[in-house]
Amino acid sequence: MKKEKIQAPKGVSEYVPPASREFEWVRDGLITPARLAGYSLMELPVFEDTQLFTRGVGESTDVVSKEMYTFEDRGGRSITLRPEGTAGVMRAVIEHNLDRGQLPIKVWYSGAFFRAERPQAGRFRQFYQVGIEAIGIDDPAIDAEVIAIADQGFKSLGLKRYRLEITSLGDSASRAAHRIELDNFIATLDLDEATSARAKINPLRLFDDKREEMKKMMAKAPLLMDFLSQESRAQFAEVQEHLNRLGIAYVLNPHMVRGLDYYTGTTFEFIHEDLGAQSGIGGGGRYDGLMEQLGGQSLSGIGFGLGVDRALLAAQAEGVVPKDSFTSDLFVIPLGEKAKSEALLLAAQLRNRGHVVEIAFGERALKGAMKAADKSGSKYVVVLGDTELASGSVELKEMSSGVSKSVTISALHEALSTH
RNA sequence: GUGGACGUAGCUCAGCUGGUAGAGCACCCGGUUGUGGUCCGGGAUGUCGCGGGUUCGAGCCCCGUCGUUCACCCCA
Repeated sequence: MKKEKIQAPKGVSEYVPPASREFEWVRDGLITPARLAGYSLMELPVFEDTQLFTRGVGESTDVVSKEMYTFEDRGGRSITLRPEGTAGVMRAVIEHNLDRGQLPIKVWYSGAFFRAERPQAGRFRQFYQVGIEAIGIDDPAIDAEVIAIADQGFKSLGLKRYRLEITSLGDSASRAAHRIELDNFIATLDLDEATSARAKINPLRLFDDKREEMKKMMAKAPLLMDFLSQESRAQFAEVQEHLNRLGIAYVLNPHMVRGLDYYTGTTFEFIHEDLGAQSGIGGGGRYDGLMEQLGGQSLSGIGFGLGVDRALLAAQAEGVVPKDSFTSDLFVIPLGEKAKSEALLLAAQLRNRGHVVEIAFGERALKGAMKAADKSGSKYVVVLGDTELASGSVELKEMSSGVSKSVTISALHEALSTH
């Protein structure tokens, strides 16, 4: 009887060779700018106490109300697979008392996140993000740096067809004043049931409606931008000045709506043009009350999350993914058991000196092994047979030209290095 | 969660108005003794996503299910 094939759960993104090289390239490229800016790794659990997200992200958000993977563990605790990264970082900062040390706390993370959504292109139930958080200093210059780091991540991949949108959500007083006006305005509109339900949860959502008639209706709605306090306004202006100076292109989007409740002040999104409906490749912003909300000190923070899966799709759409990003330096083909043992030793020695060395395993014919060497992208091949073992010198074959020359085994390292 | 489309060898796909499956690429072997990328010859592979139904007979029709995909909601 044939066993049923077990499949991956619905909607997960997974990467296997050779395509996984592309994923690796994107993920590393996105996070490198943060490391260059002195951010340190924070490796956190993928599951947390459910309350962390209900309290931190906000119960009214879609993410919390209908997209969380929540279950009970054996001890009866309510556990949730993390739907985003910031709340977990806050929890860890508080738990490890990092907020009592040097500020700002600057950390980066990379890993899997989970949302129980209906999957589609660019949207998965398990997906990958890299992100950073800068906590404890409220300075427009940090806002600009955080945005610049994200932008640099995308730029380093060679992406061009994306735009950065920014806005300011102001302080809580600004938002409260605006909310009253906006609610009043919305009350004058004739909305269908679903839409007015959305408006009750978060009236800002209506700004994001894709229907033309809604856009028309909302055109005259009061903008949060116009309700910003003097201070918020000044800070946001400063952020923009910094971005201008850095030569980072952006567009102001006073209609921007983010899905997480904790954002305040400077808020931004990166949108790619070739991705269809799921066009956001990254986003973030300032979150002034979050830390306190989670039981920590009253420290402000700012951060971003970048979608690795989507950035990869964007890179593929733009055709900027490098080919053959991985090649070996040397492919050793042993002939016979004695040679195999010798090949293991030789490979180990060369690897110790930093060379990427592969070995042909199994009992395939030399011809087959050569084919394998060819496909590995190895620059050189060495055949290790009785002749070589006896003489102590090998034929070092350059694959691109087909030319080979004789070198002693001990001189292999040097020969590889000089090429 | 709502609506539409799709699901055939590892990959990309073909399969006429229903008569029990094919191509290209990839893969494996060989083209004389230990040398790849080209060329030539040969070869394996699918219970046509899964389950049920209609039919003398289904990859082609119907239903369900799983998965994928596109849009909505929302978001990375």
